[in-house]
Amino acid sequence: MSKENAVERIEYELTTLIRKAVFRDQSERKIGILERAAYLMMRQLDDQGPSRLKELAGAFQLDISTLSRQAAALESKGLIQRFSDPKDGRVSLFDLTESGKEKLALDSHMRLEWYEGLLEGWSEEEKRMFGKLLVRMNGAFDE
Amino acid sequence: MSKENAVERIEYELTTLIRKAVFRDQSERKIGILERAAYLMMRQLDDQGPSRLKELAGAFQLDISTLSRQAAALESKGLIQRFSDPKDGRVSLFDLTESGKEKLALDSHMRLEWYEGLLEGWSEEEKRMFGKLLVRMNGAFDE
DNA sequence: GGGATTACTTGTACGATACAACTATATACT
DNA sequence: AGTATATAGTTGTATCGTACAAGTAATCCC
Repeated sequence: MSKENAVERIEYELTTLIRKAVFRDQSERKIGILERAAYLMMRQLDDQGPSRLKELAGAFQLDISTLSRQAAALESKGLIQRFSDPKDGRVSLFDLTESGKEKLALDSHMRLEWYEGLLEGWSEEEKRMFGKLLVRMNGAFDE
Repeated sequence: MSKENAVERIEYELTTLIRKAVFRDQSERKIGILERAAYLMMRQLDDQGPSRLKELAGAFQLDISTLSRQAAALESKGLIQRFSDPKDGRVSLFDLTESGKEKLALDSHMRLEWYEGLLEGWSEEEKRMFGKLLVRMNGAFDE
């Protein structure tokens, strides 16, 4: 790990971390039962309330066709439900079902526990700082 | 972002960051010319020198079949080369070609620049700290 | 020398994604 | 009102990254 330069190290470590995290998410060791994409979409619905596909696509910067398929998959599993916008017949609004809420809560809980384990031994200050820096990093990503 | 708990925030932000980074890597806005998987594999070869597939698979915790295909793809593009291990006829060793080295250097450079931009305005201390915490996070991931 | 092991390759499948073509609805302009 | 245009979403098709399982070739071990 001969990264002298801080930015070089960040690039290296973040690339590596992403690699590992993505792998983890799709391996048999994945956390919880929801696919990563499903978890993210449901989390978004939980945060934002009923949303149309376009909003979700915007939030994730994904193509709307991708969200359309993901939503259809979650709908068929009974995790989210669709209803039409009375004001605009083109629009489908989506919302978590009760079952979806339960599964999301369960999954969030499992993920959180997993992270707790991962961060065991970190001081509160370190965790706080890491969170803060990640927020900042995410902000930078959007520009 | 009403994450009171530091771990909760880290989970949230890291999930989000990974989402964005993966997207970025495969969008037309991706950094450099190499696919993410190609970049990682070539970076590994650059760091470790000639390696067999099994080593690479181990390093990334990926199935060897995945690496086999990736290696074949990079080989056909002339970015890496294959030679057999004189000591063991089953083994294929891989190494960067000159062209591969050039492309990797170019890509590393572009990625680094992109990260420099992303982290513009961060203090040296913040960058150093972020790097340090990422290293620690990566270490935790492996256990 | 023959069975077990190892290293890799190949067939097949799936998740996540994009782009392009399409359908249905809505809006805007004359 | 009527037509043209724009918008929301769906569906066809393609690609990347990945896994698992079956196959091949080389090696190892008794």
